[in-house]
Amino acid sequence: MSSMAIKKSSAPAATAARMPAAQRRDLILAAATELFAQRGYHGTTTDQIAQAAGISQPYVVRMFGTKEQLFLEVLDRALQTLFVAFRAALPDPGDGSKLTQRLGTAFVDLVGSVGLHRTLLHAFVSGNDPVIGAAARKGFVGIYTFLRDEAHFEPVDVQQFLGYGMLMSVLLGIELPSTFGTDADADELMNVAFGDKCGVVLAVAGPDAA
Amino acid sequence: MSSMAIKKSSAPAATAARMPAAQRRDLILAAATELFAQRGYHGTTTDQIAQAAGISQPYVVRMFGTKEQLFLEVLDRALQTLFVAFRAALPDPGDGSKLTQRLGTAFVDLVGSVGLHRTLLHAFVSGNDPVIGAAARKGFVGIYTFLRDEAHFEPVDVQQFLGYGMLMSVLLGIELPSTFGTDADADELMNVAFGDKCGVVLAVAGPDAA
DNA sequence: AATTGTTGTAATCGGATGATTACTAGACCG
DNA sequence: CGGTCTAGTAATCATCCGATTACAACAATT
Repeated sequence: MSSMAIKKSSAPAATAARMPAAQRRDLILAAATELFAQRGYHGTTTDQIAQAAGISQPYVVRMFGTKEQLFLEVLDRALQTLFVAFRAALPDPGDGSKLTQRLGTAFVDLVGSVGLHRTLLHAFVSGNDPVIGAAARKGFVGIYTFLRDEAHFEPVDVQQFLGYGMLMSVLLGIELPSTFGTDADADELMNVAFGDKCGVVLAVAGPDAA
Repeated sequence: MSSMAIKKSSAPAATAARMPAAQRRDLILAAATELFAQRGYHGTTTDQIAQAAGISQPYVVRMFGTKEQLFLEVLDRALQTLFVAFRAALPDPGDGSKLTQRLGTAFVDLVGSVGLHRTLLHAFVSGNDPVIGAAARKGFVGIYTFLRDEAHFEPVDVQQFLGYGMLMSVLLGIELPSTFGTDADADELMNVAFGDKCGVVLAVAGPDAA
């Protein structure tokens, strides 16, 4: 009996539960997106990503070849998600909404895709890197051509829209929402920048967002 | 004779030219600003900074204690430079210029302070770091309170101004100017974002800026 | 049941990196 | 001159990190 006290089920799982590679891949990409968003490319280790995905570090490297390739794939997915959300906001629903408004709302609502804005921003400050920088430039120019060719924005609207988007991303990157309630000036800035969308942001990135 | 072939004068200077500590400090800070701007905090090594400043790596560390302290000082100087430039643009020179225009021009012209925009941006994506993040938040909120209390901006102007500033910084961070002339869409985006200030930016960050 | 491919880990390697220690050489000063 | 302070380096340490290798367990197929 006492010899049976420890069963197989209580043995520490030295190995992770088996899972189709494609599914595991998604898990890793999700974990990597969140970590890259918080700490950037150089500040994130493949081991942190592995632990967040519940597997060992060598598996992460083998699945993506290199850390750089992993980041490129994370960046690519973030851009794809962005364009899907933007294109979904293009058609006029018939209410009196303006397209600029709809696209702006779509961008803010992407806070639901955890780490998207900040990961993009980290790519956007990596222009110096020959590989990541090139991908980032291509991505940003792609956003511009979308606004010009599909949303038919005027130059002034483009400037304003991109400016608003970058401001939002920076405020997320600086983690201003997480300090909400501790500094009146900071709270005011949040309101000035996000306006009535403040609630959405605070729900995801606020102090209570575990 | 052959033993005299190598004279003292041809010996490689193993040691750097002596210089007052304060002056060397400025050299290091300048080099660090440029490197942090290009590669970010985690992507820059103290050895790279040392080489750029013409001294050895341990000297950098000893002068500032830690790499983190060095970055904080770089950030502090960048913010100081920014506020000096902003305050200089406050008084109305009597021409018909608007304050928002003058501050915007002042911000763009800071491309002359090499690495300022990008270093700030790198700090602004480091919100996750307990020390650097806190300093970055404080700096950004400081910019906001300046616009509110000293420039007397309306909330709408604040949003627009900060948005424009972040867009500019991101375009510098992505190193879009350096590719000018290779992609018509990218060039167009440059024009949309920077307008008549394009020339100033290209002069400093363009393809020919060694 | 034997074979084969897939999912996963343990161990380890080699290089990079921030920091520490101990030392040297030049300037300043009485 | 001799002593002391300052500006600087060489050498090295401990750690981290991405990548590689070799192997184990499980599943599927025949």
